[in-house]
Amino acid sequence: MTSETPGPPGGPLAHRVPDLAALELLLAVARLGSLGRAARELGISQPAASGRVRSMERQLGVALVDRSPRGSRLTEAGALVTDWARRIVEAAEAFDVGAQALRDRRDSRLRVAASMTIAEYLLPGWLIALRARRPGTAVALLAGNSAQVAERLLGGEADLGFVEGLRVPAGLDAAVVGHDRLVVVTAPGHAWARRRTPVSAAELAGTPLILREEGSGTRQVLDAALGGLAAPLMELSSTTAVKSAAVSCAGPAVLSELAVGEEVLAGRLVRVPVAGVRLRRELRAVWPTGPVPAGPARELLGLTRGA
Amino acid sequence: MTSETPGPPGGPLAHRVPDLAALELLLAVARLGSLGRAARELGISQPAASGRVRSMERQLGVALVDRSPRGSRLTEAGALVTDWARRIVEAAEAFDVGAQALRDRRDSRLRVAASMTIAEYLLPGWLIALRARRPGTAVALLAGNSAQVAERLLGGEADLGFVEGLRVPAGLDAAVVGHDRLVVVTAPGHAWARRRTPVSAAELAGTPLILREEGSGTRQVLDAALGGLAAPLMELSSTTAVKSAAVSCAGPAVLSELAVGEEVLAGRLVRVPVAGVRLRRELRAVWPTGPVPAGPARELLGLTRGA
DNA sequence: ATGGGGACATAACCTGGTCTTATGACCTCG
DNA sequence: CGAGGTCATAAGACCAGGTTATGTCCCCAT
Repeated sequence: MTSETPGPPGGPLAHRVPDLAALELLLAVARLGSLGRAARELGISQPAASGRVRSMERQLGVALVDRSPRGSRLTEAGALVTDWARRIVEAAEAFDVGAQALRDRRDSRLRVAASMTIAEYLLPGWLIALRARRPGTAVALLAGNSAQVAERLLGGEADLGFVEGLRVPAGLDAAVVGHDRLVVVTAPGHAWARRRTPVSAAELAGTPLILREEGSGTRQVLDAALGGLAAPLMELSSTTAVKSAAVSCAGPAVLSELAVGEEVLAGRLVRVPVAGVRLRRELRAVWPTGPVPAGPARELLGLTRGA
Repeated sequence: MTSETPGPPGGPLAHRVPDLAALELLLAVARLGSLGRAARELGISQPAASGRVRSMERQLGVALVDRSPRGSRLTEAGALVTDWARRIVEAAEAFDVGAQALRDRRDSRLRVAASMTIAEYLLPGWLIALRARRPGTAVALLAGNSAQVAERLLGGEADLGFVEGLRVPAGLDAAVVGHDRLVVVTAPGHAWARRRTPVSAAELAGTPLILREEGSGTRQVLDAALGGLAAPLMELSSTTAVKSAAVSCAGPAVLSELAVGEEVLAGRLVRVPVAGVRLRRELRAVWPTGPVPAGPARELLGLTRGA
């Protein structure tokens, strides 16, 4: 669900969700089994941790930890809350590593240029893995389309690039690091959601679809796969908008698998089987023709392909 | 990546990631195209919004919005940051709706009892959808195993239940609302990650696996599917711990598809094909034998099956 | 039994950030 | 050229959260 929805009642989210420090504290308590130890790990005093957890419990109206003179264990409700909290913290970690890469523009040890889709969905995870393995590696990120990525690499402004698309830009060597697929999705209530027989290319081309605007990467791939014939029901300028429209059952939408993975898993969208259309596209690491880059770039490349 | 990793350097996450209010503000600015309008929507003053965005930019070291006397548009970097921010906010929304349901114990209009897996991964999304459609419906959540869910329903302490498992508890009617599958996953570097030929039941039973502890729902399903013969390489007491072990390439792990969906999509784990083992299990809504419940329960039931 | 140590709670005080109101500067458009 | 929109700055009030110092309780080892 996106934030374009009517909006939660009762004031902004921030008033009802504990802040990141509190959630990190909760995770630490869950892991270490003691408020005091968690406090030490986070570099705050024990009373601060105690008070923070208490106020979090007051805010949520739920007892989260069972205190005992021998330590603290999570309540049953606390365990559930902690699981939900972990997802916030993980998203925050991705945000953090991504933002940091965006900041360290030049003068970094590793300069990465990536397409939007990869930068948005995949790169943060890779950078977290890289940080775990080589702490302190400063990474700079430049996001752009395939042509821009190629330009950066050839101009020596980036050490490693990532592109999605059918062809490798000239002058670059490449290695496939993953796959993306355009998928057709509908809200669960749509007729196509119950289809077992795949939708054919002709049928897809003949049905009005919710699509990104003409010129977008997604749209180009779809048009190429169908032979330039996609019929738009709506044309929207962001992936999020397309998702929202599809969820509200406006019709079938075509989106990257990466963009809708979560919604499909949660059942908010249903993937419609398609046959006879090549919607798969490779995600590739690229670098200037020649030997595989050395140093941090090689390290990152290794991570994306499985150590 | 979980928070059990070495931990980010440079102080707690909360010092480097803007708080939820700031992220919500950023989303509002992106959507409305003006700091002032965003401020009004969030019920704060325009200078507060202006200052908040400014301090966020200072904190991240990146310009996020282009101000003009005619409004504010996102920078290119700002768009990327906003996408990452949206994921945090979405996780926070799930947290919020879940925590709220946990609080409103009794006296709610809709009392739901759900198994842990469903409560953790699916229910928040359903509740967000329910809130969008029927704002103000107070929901109470009780999490427990199948037997506890059945008990609550039969005792009149819950209106609707959700269970995962092979059989429907006696005295209850059920409707399938989704599927879950146990999947075998490995780190991308593991030998099995490159298998194209499915792993057989015998092979699976003969290989030491990273598993949840005996008695857990996941383990029971696996043991039943293999005929009680799963060989543990490690036995861990939480899904998170199993995931972490698998990511660090300790060996193949067996987990719910819901639990590893994100990791598989991001390439941190690879799904290993398996043949000849029934690892699929239905997720069911359940209610006391008789007519489908009315009121909010029916509404929620409808949402889970696609309106 | 008894003292040490760990764990959590309470109290008093401080600091710092963030909001608000009140302006000012700038651009666009009728 | 004035009206209405946008964003920025300034000054003051306020509250949240942190710290140190201390108290209570329980376990365990001597």
